[in-house]
Amino acid sequence: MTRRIPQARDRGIPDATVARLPLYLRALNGMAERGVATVSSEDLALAAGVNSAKLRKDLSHLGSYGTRGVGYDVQYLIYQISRELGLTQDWAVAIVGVGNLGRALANYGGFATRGFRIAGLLDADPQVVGERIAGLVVEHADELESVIKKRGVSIVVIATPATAAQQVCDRVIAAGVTSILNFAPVVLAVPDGVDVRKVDLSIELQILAFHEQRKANGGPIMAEEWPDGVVM
Amino acid sequence: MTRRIPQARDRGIPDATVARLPLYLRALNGMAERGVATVSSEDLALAAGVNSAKLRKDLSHLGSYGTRGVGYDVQYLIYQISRELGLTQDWAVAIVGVGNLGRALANYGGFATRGFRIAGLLDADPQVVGERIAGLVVEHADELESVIKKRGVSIVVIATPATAAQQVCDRVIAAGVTSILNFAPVVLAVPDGVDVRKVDLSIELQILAFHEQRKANGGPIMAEEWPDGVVM
DNA sequence: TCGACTTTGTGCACAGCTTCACAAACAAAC
DNA sequence: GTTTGTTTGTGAAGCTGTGCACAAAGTCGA
Ligand SMILES: NC(=O)c1ccc[n+]([C@@H]2O[C@H](COP(=O)([O-])OP(=O)(O)OC[C@H]3O[C@@H](n4cnc5c(N)ncnc54)[C@H](O)[C@@H]3O)[C@@H](O)[C@H]2O)c1
Ligand SMILES: NC(=O)c1ccc[n+]([C@@H]2O[C@H](COP(=O)([O-])OP(=O)(O)OC[C@H]3O[C@@H](n4cnc5c(N)ncnc54)[C@H](O)[C@@H]3O)[C@@H](O)[C@H]2O)c1
Repeated sequence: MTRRIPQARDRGIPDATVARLPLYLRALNGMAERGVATVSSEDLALAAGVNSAKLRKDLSHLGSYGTRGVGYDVQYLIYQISRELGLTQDWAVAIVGVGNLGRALANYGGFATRGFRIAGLLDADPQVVGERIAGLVVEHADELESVIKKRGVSIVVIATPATAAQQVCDRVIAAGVTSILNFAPVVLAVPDGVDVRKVDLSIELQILAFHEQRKANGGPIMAEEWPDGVVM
Repeated sequence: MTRRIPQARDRGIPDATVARLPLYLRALNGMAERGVATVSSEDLALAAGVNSAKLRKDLSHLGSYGTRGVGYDVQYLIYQISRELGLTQDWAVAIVGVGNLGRALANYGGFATRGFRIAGLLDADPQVVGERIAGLVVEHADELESVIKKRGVSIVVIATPATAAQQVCDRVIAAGVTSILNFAPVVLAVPDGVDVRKVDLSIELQILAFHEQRKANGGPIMAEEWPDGVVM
């Protein structure tokens, strides 16, 4: 029942590699803008913040696109990575929950530039519905299924309160969506074949706090027991 | 030079475990609110969306806090995980860059509840400086060092445009900060001992697009070459 | 006190990822 | 054509994380 998604093993690209390809792509685009024609694995790795051997192995999963003694052709590699990631086509994205976060996402220009087109904004609050944000009119959450089907939405961003997230999730999956980006602090239950990626800012801060504490104390304090006054 | 941060290996908690502790904590808090007194690894694992053996192994790194035949005391475990993560103390957080995203973060109530207190909002735009957001007045980015020192800021959130991120990063590190949460789409260069966690929405979408494409085509299309008209 | 039952904590095998190190491949110069 | 120099692609080793499976440790009822 709680089977994990082995995904991406289809014809072989490791998940860890897939997660880094966008990083390489970004570095390559920066180089292309600066007119760089070819780049060595060493330089590209530096720009992407990874080990050069890892970079080469990652790229080798896509094919043999480098030239020994020279490096990689920047434009060609951009094309190959884009194709592998599916960025040569446009993706219609819907944002459900147009509050603080949903608004920020809708107003953000950085998505369209990578082939992610915001095709719908949905909210349950009548006060928000009808509002115009970034050239789109917010629609009522009741229209969810119809918006998804009508506009060919294949990726849904959930930015509702945690309490509504699972319900929204169930509905978009029923409507045929299999890719979800979740900002609500809940573990979404989804059937096999559906990909959920979560962005959880509280968790990130808590991980930072852990390391920060470790840095402050030279190791964990030896107060393993309950503090005074706390009963078990 | 590009040495990785082995961090957290100090007295042994694996990084993967640290990343999951906040998840357990969240599930436990939900249970505590519903009045649950004890919980088995099986049930907690289900709530957190992980394997129960993994959960037990994770918790075993903190100590032997369970009772065989019974499970874990919810309150006690909440306390132990909180302590391990450093959440028994308050952390002062500053947000640099009060645009779309910075505003959403400042207005978000979910941080304060976990001991992360927003202690400063900073922006370089004179139009934004002076604005009051979530009870705080936005200060000028020039005040960065002074705000950090005066208010004991130990975690900085960077929500500036990508072009300003590295510069802001350098300044906060010079001011003594060693924990950074970065939203700008750049790989920040930092010295050893500084922890950077990044949240990159474009990358998340690109990973989803990759899997979505794989699901659409039953495997990758066999057009490995350049499309017509593209020259190398 | 004892035995039946439950659940933890962990040894172990394995799967995946990272890194090193180097042969093979190619370019360029002569 | 040969040599010199550079950089890729990858075998192999090591490391980290996962999950099974089970003994040990505890509860609880009789
Ligand atoms: N704002 C942040 O910086 C931040 C940070 C971390 C996590 N989050 C999480 O992201 C989510 C959104 O945060 P926010 O600050 O934008 O919250 P918000 O309350 O400002 O916005 C939520 C929006 O969702 C709408 N909504 C509620 N139920 C809905 C439904 N069933 N269908 C469609 N829309 C619905 C509400 O009307 C509201 O407009 C929350 O789960 C929050 O925990 C936000
Ligand atoms: N908004 C989103 O949903 C979103 C999504 C993904 C990534 N991002 C990234 O997050 C960052 C912020 O995004 P945004 O939409 O809020 O951008 P924004 O342009 O709305 O806000 C950026 C703010 O930073 C301020 N700023 C610029 N230089 C500064 C400096 N040196 N010191 C302090 N403040 C400075 C600007 O005045 C502005 O107010 C960007 O890097 C963006 O790429 C945003």
